[in-house]
Amino acid sequence: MSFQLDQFLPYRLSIAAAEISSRFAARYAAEAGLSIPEWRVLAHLGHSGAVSVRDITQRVHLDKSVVSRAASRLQEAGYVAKSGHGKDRRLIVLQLTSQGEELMKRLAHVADGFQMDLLALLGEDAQAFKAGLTRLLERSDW
Amino acid sequence: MSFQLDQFLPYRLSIAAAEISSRFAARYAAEAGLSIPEWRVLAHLGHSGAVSVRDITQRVHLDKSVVSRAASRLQEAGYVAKSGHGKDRRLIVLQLTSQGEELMKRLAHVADGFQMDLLALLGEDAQAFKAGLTRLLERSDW
DNA sequence: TTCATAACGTTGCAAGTGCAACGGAGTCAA
DNA sequence: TTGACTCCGTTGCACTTGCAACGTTATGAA
Repeated sequence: MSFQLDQFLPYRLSIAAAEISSRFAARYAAEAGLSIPEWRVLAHLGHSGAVSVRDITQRVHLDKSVVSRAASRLQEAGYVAKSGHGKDRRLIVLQLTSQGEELMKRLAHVADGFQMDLLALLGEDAQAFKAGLTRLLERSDW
Repeated sequence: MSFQLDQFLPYRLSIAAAEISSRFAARYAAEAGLSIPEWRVLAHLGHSGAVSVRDITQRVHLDKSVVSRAASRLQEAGYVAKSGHGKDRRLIVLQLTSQGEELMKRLAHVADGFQMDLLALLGEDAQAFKAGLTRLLERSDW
């Protein structure tokens, strides 16, 4: 029996992730015209409060150039405000505007609903699936 | 409690998949200088035998332009042979060369080893994780 | 047969990404 | 204080991708 790509775990994981990301992306694209990096930056800012580009870069797994450009677009759209850091003037402090907060509140609902659909789909495998995901993410040092 | 991106299932899935794909891609890039689309095309051909670009496109979740270009690069590298289809002259039949078969044999070993590492990492969650993945992939009609 | 329609693989092109380089700013030892 | 080094966010650039054409070939109804 030869190697079967469609039984290969990394391949299946990759397809499933792409599929789900794309479906969810369609929802927030319809809601607010956001791209994936923009969604991630917005979502992180919603939880973190005021932070620098570097902080976001480290936490949302995006290159700093991507975060920089996403932040600029979010600023243009009025969802994010940029300001200087008082002590370290290399840093730029990003923060949601009230409009951004409002959008994030709506998107959090959308996201929660989406995740509930997903968990329902996983059914009895949901807990172990989440646990497995955690194992994969923790062992980031191979 | 506000929305937390790093607890959001689609996000975690996406990061884990990207991480694992990238680690595995590094292995076959080192072994044979292949890109992800090239690996997928090669792997599919190894199992399917002679098929058209369209067949591959449908099965490996890549745009036909990506498959077309990957196939051309694989042909240049001597791993794949293109030939015309006898009955339908729109079709191009792709097939591994003996060199391609040999490479695929080696890569199948690498892939199997990688998957075993992955399953070991998942431990007791492995079965349910695979089952969950199957559920996600089956329900592709939302 | 003829002609409109669809399917095949390739190619052109706009958009996004990752990497490297940049100017500006902070740090720390000499 | 100076000067070498590091870090910040932005920008330029090469590369890949997804989509829409295109030429060629097959299909099917009139």
